[in-house]
Amino acid sequence: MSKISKALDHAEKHCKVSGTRLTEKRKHVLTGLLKSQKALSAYELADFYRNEFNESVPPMSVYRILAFLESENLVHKLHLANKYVACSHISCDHAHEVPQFLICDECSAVKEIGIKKTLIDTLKRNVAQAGYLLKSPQLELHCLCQDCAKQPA
Amino acid sequence: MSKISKALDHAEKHCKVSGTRLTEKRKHVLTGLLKSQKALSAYELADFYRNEFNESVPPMSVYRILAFLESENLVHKLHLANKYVACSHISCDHAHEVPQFLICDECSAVKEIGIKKTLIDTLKRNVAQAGYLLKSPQLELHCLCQDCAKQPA
DNA sequence: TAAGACATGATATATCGTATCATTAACTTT
DNA sequence: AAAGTTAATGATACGATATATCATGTCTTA
Repeated sequence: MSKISKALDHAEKHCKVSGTRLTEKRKHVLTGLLKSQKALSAYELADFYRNEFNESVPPMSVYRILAFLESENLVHKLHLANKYVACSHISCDHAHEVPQFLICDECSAVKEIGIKKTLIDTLKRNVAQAGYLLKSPQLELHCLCQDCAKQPA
Repeated sequence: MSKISKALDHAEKHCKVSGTRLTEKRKHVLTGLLKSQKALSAYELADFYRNEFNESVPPMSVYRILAFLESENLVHKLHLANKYVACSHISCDHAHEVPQFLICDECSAVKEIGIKKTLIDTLKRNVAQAGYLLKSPQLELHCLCQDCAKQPA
């Protein structure tokens, strides 16, 4: 069973449990993110969809579908890049730490990593000292991936 | 001497040293950011400019001016909010740690804080372990400011 | 003062995203 | 199975952010 079909399988079970529907279109959009292995914008996903499934989808639908997938924690939105990635832990069963994203500024490759809780706690404390409240400790970091670091633009 | 004119004064000296020109328009845009005390988009700045100085400026010029001010480290771009803030350390003489931004999701208030170098080093190590290279350790964190935390929407 | 560099104006267009209303598909209940 | 309800999608319009490009203006310096 491929990684992708395994993830789709898990997504389906997840939706069944949560009483939501993983429709064909939603599955297709998720497939696009899983296949592409990088962050895609809603419009890029619409293009991918058209090419992959020979069927056009309006970008608005893609936005709605992404919002749904995000609410089910199957997809993460990268606010820094205005793009979306499939959650790299779809198929895991265990609970996860807050996701942290490394975004390659060159090729949009994205790596999702975990970060020691102590580091996040330190961060929270720093923020609290400034009188602010940390809403989301989901960090998004400007990076270069291994390949792009080797052969800079 | 007000905080703002002090900052402007410093900016002028800074540009003289770096051999660049702090034109009237550039000074006006910087003034806008200093006065507003929060993050503004390029278009919001164009509006502010028009009201404050009774003179219209095309948004394109604002973008160019912001790019200039950023290259001189007088202004920071917040990629999360697509807005811009004046560097809160314009008037300081000492070298600074990498700036970290706390962005209030409600009212766009922005606080610029420093973060212990050890924390950033830990972060860098985490990133390196994932095979990535941290390009910019400038974090932008989704927060609530003190006021908005008290009276949530 | 003429030449070149730098700064700005003006226009068009790309990209990301939201709002709104109409339509279709899917579940539910009897 | 038919009617009614809810959920999902299509379609259109629009707003905001941002870039590309070419023309024009303004300093600077020899």
